[in-house]
Amino acid sequence: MVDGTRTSCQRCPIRHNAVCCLCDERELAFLDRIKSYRTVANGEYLGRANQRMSHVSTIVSGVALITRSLPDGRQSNVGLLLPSDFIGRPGRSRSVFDIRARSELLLCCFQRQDFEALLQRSLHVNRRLLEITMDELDAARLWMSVLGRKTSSERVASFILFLFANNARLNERRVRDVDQKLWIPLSRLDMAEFLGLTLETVSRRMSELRRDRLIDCFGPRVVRVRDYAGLVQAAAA
Amino acid sequence: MVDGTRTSCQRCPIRHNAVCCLCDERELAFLDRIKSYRTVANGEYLGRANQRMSHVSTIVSGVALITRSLPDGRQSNVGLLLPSDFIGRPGRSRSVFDIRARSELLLCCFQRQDFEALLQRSLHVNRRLLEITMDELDAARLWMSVLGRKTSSERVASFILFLFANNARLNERRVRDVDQKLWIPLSRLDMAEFLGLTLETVSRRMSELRRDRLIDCFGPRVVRVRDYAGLVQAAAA
DNA sequence: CGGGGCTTTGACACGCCTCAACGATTGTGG
DNA sequence: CCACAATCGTTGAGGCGTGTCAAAGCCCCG
Repeated sequence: MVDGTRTSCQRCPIRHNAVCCLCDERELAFLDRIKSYRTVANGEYLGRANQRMSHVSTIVSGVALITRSLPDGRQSNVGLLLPSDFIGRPGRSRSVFDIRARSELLLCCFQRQDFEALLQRSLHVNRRLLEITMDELDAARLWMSVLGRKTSSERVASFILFLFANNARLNERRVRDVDQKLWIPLSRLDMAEFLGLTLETVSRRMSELRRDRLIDCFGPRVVRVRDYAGLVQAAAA
Repeated sequence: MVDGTRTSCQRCPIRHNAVCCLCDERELAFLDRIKSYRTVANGEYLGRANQRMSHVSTIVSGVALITRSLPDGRQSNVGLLLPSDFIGRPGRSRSVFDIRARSELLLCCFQRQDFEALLQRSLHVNRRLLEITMDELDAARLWMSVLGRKTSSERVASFILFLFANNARLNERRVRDVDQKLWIPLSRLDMAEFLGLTLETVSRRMSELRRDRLIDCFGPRVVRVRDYAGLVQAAAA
């Protein structure tokens, strides 16, 4: 499970966004000592609701979903995890949700206890983790308003814009750099479970956005934003 | 705006749940010096989306809502703030959401800069704030699954159980202490905006829960959980 | 006694879900 | 290289749950 590859934190591709991004050289040296890499296959669970989690980790590459299932099997995706996102709860040994890889995944892991010890010593890690968590909280609440009040068309448009903004952030590009093709990392079913819809409705609304000339499609998982302002309008953003 | 009343932190009613709950005597003494109390009238905004917030605060008593409104006026409530809940974002001067008092409110306030300085010095405050934020994040994600996948009956039942659990926590009672009457701190419209429904649907589903003998009602804002297990079932929890 | 705000209830409409069939793509084995 | 199956996506027809609109009830307070 533990991958032999050891990249120095200095050369880490997510160094400037992750939980370690405020660290100085001494702290990075320490992280280098206690970290380990791990790869996870598409579809595998990184953790399950109420299950013990011995590690916390950061996604180096790949995509994962935070999901919840109701007793009768209905599912929803309540979070999308992309490179530089943090997984785990210092101070809690159990996760509240399932976490599932949606592509091959490379993780930078710490023993939970090591990481908790680090939190006691490093204000930099502390501050950054708080920042990350508050950003996630804001994002979750924004999404609550999408699920609570938007129509199916607006939800799908909002999701595309969400991916678009994230893509821009990860690639340090400006939001309005439109000509870029956008990889949708989820199937229609996963999108539906994120949007509180059925996969059929998601598909219909994607077709609609295409007919309305707001996006171009290159296969079901690649889109280009054709009319950014129009898409913002359609998302009721 | 600033209220003269000064209660010692030692005698504060929310001392054991709030952001200060891990503090030792020295830290409390410091908090005592930099805090101030403020009362807010029902209906007033404590902050608005994109507006500067000079203070962070903790609710001592009363109820507030975190809300978002779409450009066309649709509204949703994305968070319910009760005594001991924390308001504000150290590290960010602007709120993402509107925050609105839903009853007379008593707040324990700190200048944002004072509080940020405190975070640099006190691991206790740091740790507790992280804990609070992570709990809120889990709660928000749980609620996302309610909004994404539950029917109107299930949502209303879930909301009652949510109030019930919160009530138990604040009063340090066990969850199954059922005979207690429960004060619903929101109007039907506020509930609807929390549940992603219309006020009419909320009203219908409340009547339904009463007809099904899962709750007793004493006016529109007071209920008693009559069949806890049945309610859990009805909530698809 | 009357007015205003909130809640409840009813009738109807509409958006999304359900069920079903078809299409596109990819990988596999003959 | 093609036949075939498997998986995923698209499209269509019809039903159901929740929204919309309207009216009446309740309660507080003047």
